[in-house]
Amino acid sequence: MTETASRPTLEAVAARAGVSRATVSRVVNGGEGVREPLAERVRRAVAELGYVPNQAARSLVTKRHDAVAVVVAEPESRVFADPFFALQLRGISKELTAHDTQLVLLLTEGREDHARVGRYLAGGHVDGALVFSLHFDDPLPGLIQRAGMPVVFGGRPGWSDGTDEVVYVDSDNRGGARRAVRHLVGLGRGRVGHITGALDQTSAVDRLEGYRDVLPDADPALVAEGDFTPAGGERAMRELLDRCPGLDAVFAANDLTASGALRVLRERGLRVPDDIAVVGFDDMLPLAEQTDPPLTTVRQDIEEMGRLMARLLLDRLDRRPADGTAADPPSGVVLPTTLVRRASA
Amino acid sequence: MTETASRPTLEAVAARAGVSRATVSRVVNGGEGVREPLAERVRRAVAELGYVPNQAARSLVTKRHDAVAVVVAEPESRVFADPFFALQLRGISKELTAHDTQLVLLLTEGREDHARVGRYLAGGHVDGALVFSLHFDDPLPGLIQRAGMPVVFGGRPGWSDGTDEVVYVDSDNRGGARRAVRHLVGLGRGRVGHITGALDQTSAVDRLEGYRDVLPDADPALVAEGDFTPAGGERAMRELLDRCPGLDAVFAANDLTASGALRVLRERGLRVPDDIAVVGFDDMLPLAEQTDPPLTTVRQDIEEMGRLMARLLLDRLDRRPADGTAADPPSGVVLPTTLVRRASA
DNA sequence: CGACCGGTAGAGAGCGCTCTCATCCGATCA
DNA sequence: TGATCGGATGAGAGCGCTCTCTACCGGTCG
Repeated sequence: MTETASRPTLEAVAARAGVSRATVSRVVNGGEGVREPLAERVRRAVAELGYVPNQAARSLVTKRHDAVAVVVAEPESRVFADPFFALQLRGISKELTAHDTQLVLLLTEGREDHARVGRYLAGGHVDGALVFSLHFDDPLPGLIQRAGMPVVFGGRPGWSDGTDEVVYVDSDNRGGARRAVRHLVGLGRGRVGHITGALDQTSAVDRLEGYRDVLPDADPALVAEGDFTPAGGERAMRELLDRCPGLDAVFAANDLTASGALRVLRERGLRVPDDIAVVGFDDMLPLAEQTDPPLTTVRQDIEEMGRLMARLLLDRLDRRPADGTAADPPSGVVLPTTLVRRASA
Repeated sequence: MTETASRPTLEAVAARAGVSRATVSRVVNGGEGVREPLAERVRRAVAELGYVPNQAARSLVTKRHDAVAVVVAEPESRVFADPFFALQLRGISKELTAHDTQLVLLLTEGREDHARVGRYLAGGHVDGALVFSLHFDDPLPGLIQRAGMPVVFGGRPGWSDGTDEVVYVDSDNRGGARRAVRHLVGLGRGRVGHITGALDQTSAVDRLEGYRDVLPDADPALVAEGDFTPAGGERAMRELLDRCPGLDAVFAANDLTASGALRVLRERGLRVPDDIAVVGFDDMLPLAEQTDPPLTTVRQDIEEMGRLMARLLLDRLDRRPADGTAADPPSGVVLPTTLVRRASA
């Protein structure tokens, strides 16, 4: 048995500094109410011993964990091949780091993982959760919400729970879609089609509504259902082309979809934007710049969405034990979108 | 003060089942050595109370955390816009989940974060670490390695530490590069150029060496330095075009680089592959399929790399307290690559 | 000059769990 | 039938920390 020099404890530091555990604890946690010479002695002992507090012991008594879970339901692997999520994660990470909070990532691969996630959250590892709810029928968000732990959702959840207040961050999908379609109309396009995203996600539904806001009387045949993938975009583009002669513009629910659509247009010998103008959504780079022609698209500040989610959650965590006087933090935050003009429209 | 029904403890379950804490603990942890009728009674009590063990308390005594850290140094934001990392993360997550181990993500934004990461790892939150070491001069990997915690690296680390054994998972960058260049040569191309990646990363160096393996006598002017980005690819492609008349093929260090190169070629009116053939690396989708023309590239199984990293780490964790008899797990694992033929070469 | 006070330090009780050890019980053997 | 044995159960001691509560100290005021 090699004598593993196990990590020094508070006790050890106290002994070395010649003070009590309580005093060391005070110094380590901010040093309120300890006179300077003593505090200094403690600090030196901490440094000499390389003392680092044991989180497990600390959590056991404080019931805080300084960690939040990020839960990503990923029924389709698509989500992950998608820089969208990565960017959001980055925003989250930055904000959490700035508040000394750790990020525990929970990826779920299907229904069988729900129990595991539920158990984990109930197990008291984290103080709150950031949840990406992707589909209407996903029971996970509801489960978590009901676990009674502070939660912030990424994207407006598909269900409306009258009782609980749902906190979420979303981007202005509907407004962005309106902007895209108006841009096409402004270009003089008379028959503007729309390829939707997967309609079991609020983002897809909202974008479709934005389209309808601008073109309430559009021929229903101008709308084809996609699924946010390039393959779905191809399929829908073919449909549209076959059933809508005279089509001169397409608003695709995201850039991936648009890239599929572009491929079909090229294949059919149609020129973009001369014959048909195309607008995407997301401004997913490098894809949006690299398509042929480069894609005009609706940009959302994805990283900022992540940052905001984290900030909202941290707010909730701090306010939980506090007085209930201050104004409640907003329950939903919607970030603006902007149109990025490139060559495709 | 609302009477917050706090989570039930072992004690509560024991009382309900009419047994001792020890017995409940035994049942909860696998149920060895508890007779069936009693065990059943305990299980029912657990279910009725909705008992979930408190991890902090458990870790405090077991010194295990059933969690590992994934440390990603991200000096440039590039890493994250890159599906490469996301896929690896997915592989890691799958493997860890299968072994009831949590994933704590530590993203570092620069040198100032190193201390934080060090403190976190030292703080006893996790049992091991998975580290992505990207640059030769990054001190982080060394720091972590020295922290005495089991570590597995993603990608071969740039430093060779004679004393410590370094465990890593990498893909066969050199072999893949050879395959790519041989393919171009086999196509009858006589002047094959190479756009490198960022040469402070082993993957870039290895790919360059693979190129040189096949073309040891190539004109040095045929090699231009890139940085794994589309912009770098454009710049390098221009250089190559300007100084190497007769160039008829290019092997780019990754698909992003290749996409930049393609753009320049199109701009100059050169046809791909007729005038110049292009091969990339990574098979990053959807990009590689979406370029014009679709990219011939070297595929690596990124998700599998992640899975393997996790597996290797879990192996180490189990074997740490064990006898030293069994064969040591491999210190480096290199995964094979394959060539994916599309239209660009 | 003594009672009082604000603030600093220490003592000690737990947080919820695991794990060792002692205890107990029924079964087995001579 | 009684000593012995082995496996099932319970008792209790911590793991390392925080936090309350008490003790104490010097200084101030009446």
